[in-house]
Amino acid sequence: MSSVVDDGDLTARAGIRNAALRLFAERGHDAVTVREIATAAGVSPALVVHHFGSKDGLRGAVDTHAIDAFDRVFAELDDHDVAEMLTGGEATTSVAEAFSRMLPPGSPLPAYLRRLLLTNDPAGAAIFGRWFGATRRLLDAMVTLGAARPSDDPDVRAAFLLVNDLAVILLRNQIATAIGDDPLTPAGLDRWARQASAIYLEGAFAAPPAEPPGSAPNTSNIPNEPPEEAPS
Amino acid sequence: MSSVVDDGDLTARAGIRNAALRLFAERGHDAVTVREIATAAGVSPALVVHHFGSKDGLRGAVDTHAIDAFDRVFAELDDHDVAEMLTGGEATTSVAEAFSRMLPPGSPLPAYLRRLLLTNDPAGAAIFGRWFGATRRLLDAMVTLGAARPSDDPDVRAAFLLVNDLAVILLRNQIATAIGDDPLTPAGLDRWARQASAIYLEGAFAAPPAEPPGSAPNTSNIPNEPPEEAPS
DNA sequence: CAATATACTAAACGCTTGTTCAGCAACCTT
DNA sequence: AAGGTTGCTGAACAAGCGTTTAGTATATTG
Repeated sequence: MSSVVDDGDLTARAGIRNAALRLFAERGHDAVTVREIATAAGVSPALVVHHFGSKDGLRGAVDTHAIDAFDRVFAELDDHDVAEMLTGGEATTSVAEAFSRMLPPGSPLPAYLRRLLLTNDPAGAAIFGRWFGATRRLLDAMVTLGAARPSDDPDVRAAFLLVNDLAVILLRNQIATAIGDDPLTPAGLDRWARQASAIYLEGAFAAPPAEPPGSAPNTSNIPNEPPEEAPS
Repeated sequence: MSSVVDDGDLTARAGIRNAALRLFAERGHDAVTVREIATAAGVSPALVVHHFGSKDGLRGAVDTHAIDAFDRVFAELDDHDVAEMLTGGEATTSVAEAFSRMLPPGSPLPAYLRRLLLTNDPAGAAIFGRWFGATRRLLDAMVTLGAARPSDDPDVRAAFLLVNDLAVILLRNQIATAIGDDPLTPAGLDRWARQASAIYLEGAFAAPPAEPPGSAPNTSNIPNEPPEEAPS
């Protein structure tokens, strides 16, 4: 329903910024030229620098615009998470879910977040730090409410959960081809959340002593590597 | 002990390739110039193209070189995992652990893998596909042996676990500043593996009905967002 | 209505880029 | 020792880059 992007803004300036956001997200800052951005926005290259001073200025404007949207997503996620937690619902609400809930399907923002986190620039570091703090606080609250097990290293556990969440966005394309569903669409997200919930609630691996000997029916093909060619 | 890189190779060609690998990993393919690579390798720019045909040819050579090393790491990891599983040890062996075990501390290979996976190029897609298949087969074997719980969506679960593992490499820097330890050093890796094992064995969240009502003491500051300024 | 500011463009400038070219040593051949 | 391949370089080239400049319409102001 509610979207974090308001594209009622149809000035040329906003058009340039949106075109740059999309191109930067798809191909990276360095691989995109000012002329390409101008063409995509339907203006002249000179207008780009007239509005933003330089290509780097445009990059900065796109950064703040995107980060603003990300923070709105995460704030909404935080509220949503706390609410679900208090009502005793599924506690596993993910960043990916918030993204697919609040962003239109073809939004370039997930890919831009990927660029932001990949390049070691301060904007990505700042947003990660803020999200880490929020995750840490949420987990603390869940522990005191009995909704999460206590941990002897809560910083690492918070980082672990946040990072697993972000990985869905970072590796979206690879995941999509591997499982046959885009994990940022409702269908893929549902499958993903099911497995995540199962693991976060009960774990994935069995404790070693609990193995029942003798009752191991073979399902199908077992582990041997297929013969990949291995050049020296 | 055993390293996957053999730098007994000190030809100028190998020197160029190593310098390019390091620079590409740190700053991305587009942001690095041929002249920079040549200077870093102590040769002239013309020698770079003499040996590799073009900058793109150099990129291809670096790609195959890196992918070769990655496959050796993953093959070793696979053996290691199966062995530990069969002896009943800790089943949670990670890609990150294999990296820190087999690569020298300052190796550019983790960062290069990050570029490969996040730039949508076919090399990254291929390596992810191969690793996904291996993870999937390993989990199947673990299930038949009783070392892992069965799953109703094994593809998604395998992708989930692989992706969580890769996230450590993708977000290494952000994790390091968040938890105060580089997760690819033995110290950070140990902390990380502890929390991962705990979650993968028992889960992180408590089942909802187990909540004891009335016993919820407040520890400190609870989840409200810090007052960030939000420009429209 | 004159004057000034704003939105915008075509053309060009200087610089950096990847790449080419001609030539120089050092090594094999035979 | 002559001839040729190999490893390597300095200098230059064309193309593409971000940016500047000069100028034109279209608003906005006094």
